[in-house]
Amino acid sequence: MGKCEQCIIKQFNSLKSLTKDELVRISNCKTSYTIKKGTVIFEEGEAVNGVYCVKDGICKLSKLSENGKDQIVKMVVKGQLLGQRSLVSDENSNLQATALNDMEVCFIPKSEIIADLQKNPKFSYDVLKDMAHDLKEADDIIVNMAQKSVRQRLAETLIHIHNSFGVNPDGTLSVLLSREDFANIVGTATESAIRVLSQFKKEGLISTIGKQIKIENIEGLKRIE
Amino acid sequence: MGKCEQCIIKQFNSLKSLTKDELVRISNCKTSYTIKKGTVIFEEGEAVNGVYCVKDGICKLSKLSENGKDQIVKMVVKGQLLGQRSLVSDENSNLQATALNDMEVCFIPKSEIIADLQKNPKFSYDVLKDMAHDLKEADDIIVNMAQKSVRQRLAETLIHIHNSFGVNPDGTLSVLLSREDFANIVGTATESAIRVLSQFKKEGLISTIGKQIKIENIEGLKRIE
DNA sequence: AATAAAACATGACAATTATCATATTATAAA
DNA sequence: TTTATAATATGATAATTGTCATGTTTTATT
Repeated sequence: MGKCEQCIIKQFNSLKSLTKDELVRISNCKTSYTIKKGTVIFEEGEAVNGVYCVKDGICKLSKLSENGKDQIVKMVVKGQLLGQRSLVSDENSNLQATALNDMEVCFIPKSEIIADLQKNPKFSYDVLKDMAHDLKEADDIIVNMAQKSVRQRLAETLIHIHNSFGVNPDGTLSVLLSREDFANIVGTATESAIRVLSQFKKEGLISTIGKQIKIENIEGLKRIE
Repeated sequence: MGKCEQCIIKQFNSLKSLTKDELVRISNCKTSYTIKKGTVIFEEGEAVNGVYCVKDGICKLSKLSENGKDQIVKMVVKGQLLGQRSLVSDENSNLQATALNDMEVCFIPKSEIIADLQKNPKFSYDVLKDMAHDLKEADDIIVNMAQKSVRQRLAETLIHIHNSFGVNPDGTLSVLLSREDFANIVGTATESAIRVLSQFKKEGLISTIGKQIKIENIEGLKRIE
């Protein structure tokens, strides 16, 4: 099994602020494993007793609303930490995490890392900054949800996925989502999401290869209102 | 001017985790003042060079969307800290803060408190917990915005204000908001908010005395779908 | 008290979005 | 490969919400 001290993934998240000694200790108690696409990593209301360092793959964080729909609140990709919030507050998770493709993760038990959070100010300051960033993003999403049309939200979602998670060699979005997933990010009915994507296609803003989506005119998408 | 060490307000926020010495130092550089209702405390995009400890009153945190509407993202009341997020990240504020009634605040310069954040792990852990809580709340708001009707959101807003900020002796909500403010919390047109409030009144769920609102049937409001 | 300016209220209509029905594909399983 | 199942697609229609117009009430100002 790999060692945290030598793992390059940690450069991308708060773990980089841990000392060599702390990393060695964490490395000894971590469990490294693979998560199959579609697997629920933790459920809403469940106690998450540690953090996952995502070495590869991507997952969605969602919350079930009363009408039975799953609202996707955030996506966590390679390099990021999953379960940070539950680490800090002693509460159970308010979100469900589900793998969107096959993932490789390292699980670090809460007990090991909580001490570092309380002793290593550089580490906790780093986690704090991360959380502040998440909070800012959440504010932006609230405003988008409240004030923008489904068409605008879907266009922005496509741009966000394009810019943040990248594209395959053929130009299609590297994160493969179902139409239902898109609907659950945007907060609309699946049919509505499908309809809007069809419109985008007709307008030449995107093209599709099966369920793969390729952005053809990003400026056009940005101009939607 | 009062001293932080003796101020009871700090019991309600992260400042309680500072040591006596730290509090004395902060007390010496804080400025205590009154903010008139309607005053913009800081604007979107502005650098907030400190935190405000709210001794009395209430303010709204909002963000202007492209269509010209102000989306209220959070309310900060007596006892809470305002500007926490900007304290942590070095970025400018993504939100505007506006006093909803006359406020009494203490302003603590960023330079004084940032050192404590990096040296006093108990304090930074406390701020971290606070931020984690805000993040959880933001997630809930996202889901509500995305999945619930204006009617439901407005009912929940009334209940939230009732439960979190309390009522006057006559039973009316202690936080007095304009219909426009309600619309900006719920994320709808002012006319729609007014219309729904009128419906609630007709249905006997609320009553109004001028612009004051009194919840008459909280269970009924909860049952709305 | 008179006047002006907000804020509140409601109707009429348009635009957006959800829901239901029903095809048509893809994808997985036998 | 065939069959079953899930995902995608689209039409028709209903429900929700936004916009504009206009009137009333409240609040502030002279």
